Amino acid sequence: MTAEKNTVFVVDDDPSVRGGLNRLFKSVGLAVETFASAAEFLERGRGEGPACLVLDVRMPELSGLDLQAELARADVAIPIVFITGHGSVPMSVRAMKAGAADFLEKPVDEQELLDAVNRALARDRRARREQAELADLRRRLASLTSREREVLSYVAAGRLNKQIAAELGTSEKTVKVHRARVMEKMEVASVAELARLAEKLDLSLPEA
Amino acid sequence: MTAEKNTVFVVDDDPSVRGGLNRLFKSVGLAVETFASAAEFLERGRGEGPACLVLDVRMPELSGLDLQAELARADVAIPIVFITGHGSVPMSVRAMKAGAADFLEKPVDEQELLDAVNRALARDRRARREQAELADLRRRLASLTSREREVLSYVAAGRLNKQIAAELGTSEKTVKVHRARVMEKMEVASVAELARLAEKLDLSLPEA
DNA sequence: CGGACAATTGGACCTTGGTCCAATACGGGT
DNA sequence: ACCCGTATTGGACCAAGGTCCAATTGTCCG
Repeated sequence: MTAEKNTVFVVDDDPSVRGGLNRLFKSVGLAVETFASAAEFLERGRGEGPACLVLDVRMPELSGLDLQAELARADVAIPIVFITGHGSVPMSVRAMKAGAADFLEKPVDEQELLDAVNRALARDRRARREQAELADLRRRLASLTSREREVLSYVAAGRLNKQIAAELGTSEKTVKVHRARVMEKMEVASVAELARLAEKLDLSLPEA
Repeated sequence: MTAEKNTVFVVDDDPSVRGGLNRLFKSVGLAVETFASAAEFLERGRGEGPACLVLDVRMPELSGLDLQAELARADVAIPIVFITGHGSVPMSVRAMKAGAADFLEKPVDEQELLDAVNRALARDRRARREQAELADLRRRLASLTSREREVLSYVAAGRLNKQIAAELGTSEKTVKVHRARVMEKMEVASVAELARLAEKLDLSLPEA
């Protein structure tokens, strides 16, 4: 259905490497964009569709690991496949612990790299699906008034209208109105669904 | 509160290494158990409380990575801190991708190892808490009759008693009885809670 | 100021859910 | 044959949720 093109972003300071990788990925039908430095990638950023990053560890200025940290700070969750000519165990462990999709050593076997990239793209597609779903939930949540959000939390916690009214210092009548609006705006037909959404949204539910 | 002792399992074929690690961990108040081979650890297995595994990669017979795979197959989820004298990048990447907590090279810095072990233990404590909670939920679920489980799935899906009765080919009256028993056995007071439990239990909810 | 939106409440009415008491039916195991 | 657990249903009744109509108050904005 969603035939969005998968993109590979290549960041390497060596022009010949960029050229080689560009050809390799294009040869299997992937869209490619190359960057000569981490800074350059940070400026242009990532596009729209599913993507992954093929990143040289050793580069002047910002290293690959620095870029990884930078992206994490900026909440840019793009899977990273590292490639390095002079890698070390601690370096690879650090990268993997920081969430890297893979970490390969030069000379890189072409098939191995393609496999790694495809796994990374698959990971990104899944992550994007989940993110899109969450964004949609948050959009609905944002459409609620603060009072409605309050009522939502009580309903998701399993409270009765009567109890909610008491805790909000209002009437059961009012609670019913808010509650109906919450169900409508959140686009759910049952309390069970609402509870599941609240769970996904990490809503803190009232204790007492 | 739960002052369970944290245990470090050490698996290394070198007796002097076992002795050294034993002393190191004991010196910081950790319980230690040592094993000369992967097979030996597999036999005695892990104990009760929170624990982690400190594992040499290179060993005769089953290697550390083999043991990791073996444990994964057996669903034994114990965090592993690898130690190796002749590590390589691909080896560490493979271990990390398989879920290793850390991967250190000899000679190992004592503080670094202790830090890694403590992180691994913390990970295990969290995992154990979650597992215990899940086991409790599964216990409650197991106490339901098959009919009750069926009704549970419909209720968690947000269906009305009337609809459930129709889909089960029974009367609304009967559904109410099952439903009440479900709420009692699952120890919940509201549909919202029930829906959350069903979510955690990964119950497949009826579509139509 | 007039208007839009949010919060609030009342009344009437219907649908659902939950509880109590009581009862029938079927399959297993003692 | 008898008891137990499971599934089933009925009637009565009350509590809770949902809906329709209508209305008031306060605030923020053009």
